[in-house]
Amino acid sequence: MCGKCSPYLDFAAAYCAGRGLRLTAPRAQVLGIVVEAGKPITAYEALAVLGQQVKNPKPPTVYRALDFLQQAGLVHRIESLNAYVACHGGHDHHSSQFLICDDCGTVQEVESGPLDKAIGDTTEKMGFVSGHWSAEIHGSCKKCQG
Amino acid sequence: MCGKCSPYLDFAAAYCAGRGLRLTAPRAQVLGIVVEAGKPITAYEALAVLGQQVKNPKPPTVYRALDFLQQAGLVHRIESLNAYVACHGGHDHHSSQFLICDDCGTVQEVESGPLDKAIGDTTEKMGFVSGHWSAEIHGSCKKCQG
DNA sequence: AAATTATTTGTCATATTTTAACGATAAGTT
DNA sequence: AACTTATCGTTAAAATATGACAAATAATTT
Repeated sequence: MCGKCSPYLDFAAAYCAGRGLRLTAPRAQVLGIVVEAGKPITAYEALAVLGQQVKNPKPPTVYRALDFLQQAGLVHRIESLNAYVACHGGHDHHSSQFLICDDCGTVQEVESGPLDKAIGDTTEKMGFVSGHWSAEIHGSCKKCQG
Repeated sequence: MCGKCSPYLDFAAAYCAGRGLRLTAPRAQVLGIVVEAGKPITAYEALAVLGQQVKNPKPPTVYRALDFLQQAGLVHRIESLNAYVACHGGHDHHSSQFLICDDCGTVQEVESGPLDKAIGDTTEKMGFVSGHWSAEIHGSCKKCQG
């Protein structure tokens, strides 16, 4: 458990406790793994890491934990990568925007009021009731530009 | 081949010809299948339909066709559904926005200037050079609201 | 037109990702 | 404590996607 992920886990524990969610051992372990990764990590990568902590874990353990964490708003799934990242804000929200660097693999979660509003306007105009949405923006991050 | 998809295929043929792209038989067949579906269709669903037209096709045939069509800008992949839809405009563009109805399964592709601009502004501010992006908005379409 | 090169196809095999089912265990309730 | 609900560990398999390679086709060059 690194210095970066311990505070996040503390926060997550309090966050879950306050909402009647059970941050059980496997869930907390998987959350720690995702946080520590610091970039998108696939379910099987997480499974491999988990295998260093517990004996011979199986895919459903990881998938179930990730589903829970996603529902709790603690991690997001990057659909275009089949991978997961820790939620930047650590708070519940149904919408996410990601800047995905195809060079170095990092993902930055951003919040954009205008984007939020643009989507709200569009859906309203179409008579569409929006649940959750995500914008995945692929490209090259600041660091990776020559 | 239905009345809806024949004109689209004519367009696609001209579109490819004009750009030096080869809309070969399997590619055209898969495109027809996606167009005719009228809603997101998975690679294996398309494979099953293709199996009614040619003898015992294999997954790579469909995946290769879909990859080509995607690159050509004729179909889009909906990442959150592992499925493909025909491009609404039938033109090349790196960005897409989809209103995905979780009730009836239809997908509407929309173009929103403000959304486009919001994403451009955000990426620019972060020093991020954007290649392609997509916004997948899940919810309930106008028809499906009681 | 023939030779050459590059692209596309068909096929086999396999890798990767995800889920269903079910009994065992633990937590929360009455 | 008895009951109900949620979670876990495990087995198995379903669903999704790709690598490799030889044969066929199309494009290009000679």
